Amino acid sequence: MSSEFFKVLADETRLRCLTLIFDQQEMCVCELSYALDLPQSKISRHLSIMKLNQLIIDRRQEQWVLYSPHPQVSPFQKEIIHKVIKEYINQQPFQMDRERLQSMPSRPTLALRKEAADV
Amino acid sequence: MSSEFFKVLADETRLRCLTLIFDQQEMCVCELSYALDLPQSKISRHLSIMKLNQLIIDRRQEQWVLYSPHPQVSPFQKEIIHKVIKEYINQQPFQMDRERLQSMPSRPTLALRKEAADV
DNA sequence: TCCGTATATGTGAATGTGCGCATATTCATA
DNA sequence: TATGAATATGCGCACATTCACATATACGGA
Repeated sequence: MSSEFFKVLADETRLRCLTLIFDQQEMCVCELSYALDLPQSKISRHLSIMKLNQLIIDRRQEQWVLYSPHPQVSPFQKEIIHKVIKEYINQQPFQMDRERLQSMPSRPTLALRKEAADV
Repeated sequence: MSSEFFKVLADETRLRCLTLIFDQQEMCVCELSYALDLPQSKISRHLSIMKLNQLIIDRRQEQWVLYSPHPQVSPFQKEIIHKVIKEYINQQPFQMDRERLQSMPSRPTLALRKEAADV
């Protein structure tokens, strides 16, 4: 049904996660939980919904599960999501999410990227 | 809250109404009810939600209430809505809605436009 | 003023959604 | 193989949403 996509966007927690994932390319659950300052189980459930709707994909690396934009998201959906990010990224609560993320000590995804680069 | 706009779009009946209203410029409730083949009370309630969220405005003319795009809808929202229409207008169920509308005998908005033109 | 058409809204039932909490699972490491 | 960190999920509750049906309201015309 044509409104399914908008149902996924119709939740603030999902919008905040989606914005960070598309902005940062890849995020693990604990980073999202830290950045949004919300319980892990809540983040995990919302990620699961976006994964079911094929907006994001996940991959496991060591003890983390990393979420990133789904490579086959439709052009229509991609355009909408990019518009959303452009519109919201400098507004609350999204700006605060990014600031908390910046201040997170030893971010797993950054460490993993460094590991990969060092090989 | 930033997800409110998408909550409004997260319903197929509202998407179908919105698409016709933005495509046709102005639609009365009975035309939408005819085009979507849905009960009048259902249409009326969904229009009320979109009116509350300032996506559309209404005006009464004789016994009809005419709905049209809200003139002050934000550029962000307008862009999203136009993308939606462009994406969905030739798909089901939107295409069928337009066909039923074309076949509706004595459409009130067309008669009212003709009246206005004849003055 | 009565009637028919168009529209809005009260109401209760059914369904859907989001949540916290506890627990299960997976992985790396000691 | 025991432990701890990261993640997913079962469960029950509270609340929101959608719907059909009935009824109220507004308007034009006889």
